[in-house]
Amino acid sequence: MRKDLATKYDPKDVEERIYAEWLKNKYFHARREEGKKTYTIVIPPPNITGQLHMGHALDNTLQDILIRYHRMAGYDTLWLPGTDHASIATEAKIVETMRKEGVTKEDLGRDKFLERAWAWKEQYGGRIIEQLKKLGSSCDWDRERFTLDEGCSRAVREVFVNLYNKDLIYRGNRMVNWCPHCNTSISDAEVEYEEQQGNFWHLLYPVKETGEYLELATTRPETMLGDTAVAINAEDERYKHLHGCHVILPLINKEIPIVLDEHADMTKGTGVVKITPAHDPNDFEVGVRHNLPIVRTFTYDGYMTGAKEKAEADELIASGKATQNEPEVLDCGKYAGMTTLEARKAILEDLEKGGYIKEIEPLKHDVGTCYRCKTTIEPMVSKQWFVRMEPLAGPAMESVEKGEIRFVPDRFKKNYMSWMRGTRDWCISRQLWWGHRIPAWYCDDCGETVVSKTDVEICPKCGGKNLTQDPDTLDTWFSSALWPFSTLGWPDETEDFKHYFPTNTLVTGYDIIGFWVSRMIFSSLAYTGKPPFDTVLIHGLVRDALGRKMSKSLGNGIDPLEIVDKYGADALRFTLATGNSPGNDMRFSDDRVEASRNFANKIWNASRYILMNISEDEPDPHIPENLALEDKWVLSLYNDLVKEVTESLDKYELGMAVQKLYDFIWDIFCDWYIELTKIRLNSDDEKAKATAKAVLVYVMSNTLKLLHPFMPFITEEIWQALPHEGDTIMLSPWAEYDEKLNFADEEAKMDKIMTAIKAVRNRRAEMNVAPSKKAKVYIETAFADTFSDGAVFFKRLASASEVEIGSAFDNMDGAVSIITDSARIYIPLDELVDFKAELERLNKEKAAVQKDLDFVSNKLNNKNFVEKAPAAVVEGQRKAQAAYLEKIKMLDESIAKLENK
RNA sequence: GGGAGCAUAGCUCAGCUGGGAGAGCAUCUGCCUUACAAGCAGAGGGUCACAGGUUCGAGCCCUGUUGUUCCCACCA
Repeated sequence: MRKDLATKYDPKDVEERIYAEWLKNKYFHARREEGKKTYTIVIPPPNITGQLHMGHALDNTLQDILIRYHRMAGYDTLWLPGTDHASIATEAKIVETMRKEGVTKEDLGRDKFLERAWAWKEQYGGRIIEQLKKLGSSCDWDRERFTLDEGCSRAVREVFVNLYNKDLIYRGNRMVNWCPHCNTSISDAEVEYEEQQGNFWHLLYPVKETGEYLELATTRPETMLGDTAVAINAEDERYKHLHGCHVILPLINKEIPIVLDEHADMTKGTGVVKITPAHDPNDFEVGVRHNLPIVRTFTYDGYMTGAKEKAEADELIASGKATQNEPEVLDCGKYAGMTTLEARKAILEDLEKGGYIKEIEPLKHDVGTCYRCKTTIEPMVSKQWFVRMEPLAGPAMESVEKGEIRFVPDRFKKNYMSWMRGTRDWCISRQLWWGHRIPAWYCDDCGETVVSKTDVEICPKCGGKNLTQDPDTLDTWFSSALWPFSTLGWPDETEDFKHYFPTNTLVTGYDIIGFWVSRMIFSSLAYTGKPPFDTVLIHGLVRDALGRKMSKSLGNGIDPLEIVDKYGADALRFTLATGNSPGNDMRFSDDRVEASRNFANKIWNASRYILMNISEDEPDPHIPENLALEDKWVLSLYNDLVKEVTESLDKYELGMAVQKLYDFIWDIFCDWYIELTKIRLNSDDEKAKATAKAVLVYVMSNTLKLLHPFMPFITEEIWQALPHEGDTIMLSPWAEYDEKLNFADEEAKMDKIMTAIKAVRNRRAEMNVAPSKKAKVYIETAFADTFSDGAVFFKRLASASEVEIGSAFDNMDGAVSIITDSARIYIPLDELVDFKAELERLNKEKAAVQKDLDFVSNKLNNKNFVEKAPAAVVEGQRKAQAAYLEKIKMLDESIAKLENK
């Protein structure tokens, strides 16, 4: 069924209707078609708390382009969508709204809180999905998943138990990054470092044995109460006499040892370093090496510990349930209950009073902050669950090294490798409620830890029934890491899993390689034995027009939906796909979207031209008989386009592909071909008319297919209006390169004609001749056949009233002469010609050509060039040389004539 | 401290394995030419950051320098 197009393209009028139609017909649904190659993408699941931002828009546009291309190219194609529960972000948001109501998590209790969280998910989780649809995303919505749904939960437990049984997951007191604001541990990856202006406080600790003062420097004096040693380097001559001595910790007068440890760097500061195992990662290591007590002085929410915390810890230790490296807790006395910042001030004041401060040195240093809330993180010893990374990282690196998984662009492989190499054990427990609860139970009677896929009610060791499940939940990324296979049904061998796994392309930003990509890779290899995908397509960040990162705090974020509303989804998608190469950041500005919108409009108008010229019974797209010169030319270029666009898409050069489409549609099809068809369409030659129409329809319809992945809506709308086979462009077969459509001769002919037409236009423009002023054109050429084929074009495109072709014209002394490498063209515009200026111009032109000629001739006279350069290149230069020579010859003749006047 | 990216027209950026530099926007000139003024036809504008090197030939490959952005790292 065909329909008419409105005079103006209004995306609003089209997009919603078409998307609904696609959904209704389930075109996005993957059907597990036997005998077809599969192509699968799993979406990077957006957070349920999130609103669609430009990053999502870019990420999903790229995915949709790849998906739509493969679907048309005959693959059994699945794009699996879903959302992420985003434990820490969501919980923070809910806690925040509760805080406004004056309710705390504890008030509510775990169950009620989770009810609220699920309600939140129901309310807002769908929002971002709806927003993705506005972009035209062709996801299989029937397969939509959620990282906290039942299937994902099963996968999580399966993996957790499996890893635990292999001793790849363990629980222990280790140094973790603690966010006092979010009140949870976070992984190394979630810490962002920012440079801050701080101080280097030089403190003096008295040595018990000698009475001297040992000078040491610290950036965090508030940790001193937790010092359990002072370290010096064994090689350090300055302190040899202190080996085996002790210092007295000021303020609390505690005796602590001086230990010899390589961590003490002789070249830094005074070479003496205080050791606080509970609150510094390095010091923790030193503490382990020297078996030092671990003394915690901060509570987990960022205050100095007091009697209460000490009593709790003492009790735990006394009960015998404490595990290895269980920290002691100090009652900080007068400092108890202060925030760490207040404590720093108070402690410094007291140190000052006691004369323990030697010097305060300003220092810039990096401070770790929470990636979520930007609070300064506290390194803290605490009991957490960890994934042992080393055995998992090996195969994950190997797989990429072997090329099973390819990064596009390639350079991100390095990024990935260095991440994998350097990674330490992954802290996966979070002190949050919203998330996958850790499947571990502790027996209150015998202290046994039971890790199980199913809930545990009886202790397998002592038969006791007093079991408590670990209150913590898992890092969001733990479930995200399983996403490519948990969403397909794993651990079950479902049909989908067998059919669509491993997936093919993962599309994501470079900022997330460590968080997510690496974890999916090692997880997939460890549990399914296969890499999760074969290609990782990395894109950059979308920045604002000034190159700044878009952020809420800056308020410079551009809402993709506003852009869609203003310019249409196709324009937005086109903008995001164009002028950008993989992995590079891009700037976003309305100007660029406007240009894209104009392009959509151009296509629309071109289509209207075709539609107003064809009738209801115009046959379906085909290549007709009796092709004219210009038909062969445009078909030949179209054929090249098919090849280039397809190749670019296969190489993930999406920007390149779309640029070629733009150039072809605008510069070739619209500016030239459509104009040329007007000659025949305005004629009475019915046969010629039919041919022109058929070629217009054929090229347009097929070019729309090539463009469809990029601009799905407008292409569908126009394709439906044109003669077509099938129900939707999105399932129509991808255009294919056709050897028979190579018309090299016609391309060469058209090239001569177009060059001449452009030269005439140029000359007329220079002389300010209005297009309405027509003039006869005499073409003096050795290529009479070519130019007689193109003679009519001159009338249409070069303001020619008549065209005469010959090998030589006399009496052209008063005419303007225009010279190309294949013709001399005379236009009798005598009254407009200034012969002196004309002579000057010709000489100038000759000089320019002479320069080109010299350049080429020098090259060809160079024996090395002729011998070493590829034959095709040399041949090309020879042709150029001949053309320059010919042009100079003609210029000389014209100059001679003028001079003889 | 290590690593990576970027540096090309006034602006934003392309430029695939090395064969005399391109687009969009902006500027200037002329056009309402029966698809399109969100358009058409034309024009101007670049020692491709700098210095060396390899090559018959370098925006592209190598070395160094400068500027800039980012990532990683336990510099007390």
